[in-house]
Amino acid sequence: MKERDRLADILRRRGLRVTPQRLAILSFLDGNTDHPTAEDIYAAVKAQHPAISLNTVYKTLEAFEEADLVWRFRAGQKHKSHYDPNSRTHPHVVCTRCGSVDDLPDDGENLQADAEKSLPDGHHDVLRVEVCVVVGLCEECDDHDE
Amino acid sequence: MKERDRLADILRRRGLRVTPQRLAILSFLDGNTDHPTAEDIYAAVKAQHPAISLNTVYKTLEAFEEADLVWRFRAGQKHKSHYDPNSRTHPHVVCTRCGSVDDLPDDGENLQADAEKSLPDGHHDVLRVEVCVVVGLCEECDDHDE
DNA sequence: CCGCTTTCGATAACTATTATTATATGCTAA
DNA sequence: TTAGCATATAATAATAGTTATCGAAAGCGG
Repeated sequence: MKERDRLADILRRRGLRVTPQRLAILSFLDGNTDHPTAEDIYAAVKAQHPAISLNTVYKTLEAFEEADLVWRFRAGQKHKSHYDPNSRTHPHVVCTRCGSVDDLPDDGENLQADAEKSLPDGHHDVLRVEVCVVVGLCEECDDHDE
Repeated sequence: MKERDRLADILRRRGLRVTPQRLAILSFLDGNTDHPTAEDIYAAVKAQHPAISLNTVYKTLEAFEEADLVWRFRAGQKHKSHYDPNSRTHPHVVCTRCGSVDDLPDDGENLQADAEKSLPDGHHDVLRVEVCVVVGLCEECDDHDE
């Protein structure tokens, strides 16, 4: 029961209610480096919670994102969102054909210069290095803030 | 007629047929730094081609992307794709609320370290720097290649 | 345990994109 | 220049991923 308490604490500390569904989703994401999609998460959690709905997964991920428990990004497969529980800034490798997403180990300086060298085995032929700097709010959005 | 010929040449050089629709779309994209969506492009081109369909815009952009005339990325607004005719590797600033996309001038080394410093006026509060390295194919996709 | 609030799940709606197909048009070779 | 072929176009329908609605169920503070 210790693991459950640990996860429940994480939720509570972020002001989120503790429910079996949220625990299951958080448990699946915790330490996960596979960049799963909502569908992936749904499939995995369904094993323990056959009645869970995809909607709930989306709602939960939305809550997790707002609470900064996961990072959501859209650079990968088709138009699916990928969810990454690793909050450390780090680069991703995306296959331009299948959209698979992998982590790059490099997290420091000279990212672009190092990109080609640090590509994991099986990735090659860099077409382009796309760098997306994501900030909280642009000026316009900040103005409209309360 | 000179400008038209210039654009037509660009198309032909990439093995693309020259049509009024393609010329209009290319003309709109040429030198454009606004990262327009398919919808944006559709709206702009409709001025000269009221009969053009959104479908044609998508098909044309798909052809342009394959011919490497534009770069398509999905990191911005909701799940819309943005199209960028600038083929030079360069970073983008994305507002996490409205999804607006701006170019960062920096294109060299130390991108991540420089990101905060090089943020254009009106952007602030860096939540996270997301770096996406896009390669041609991962090993699996390359194996299935002919 | 009570009551208030939030979350859940079923269902439907929505948005961005892609597929289908008949017609129209660009392009090539005679 | 034109015939014929391949490709592009536009109308329409379909799809994928996600978000909205709402009644029922469950968490949480007292």
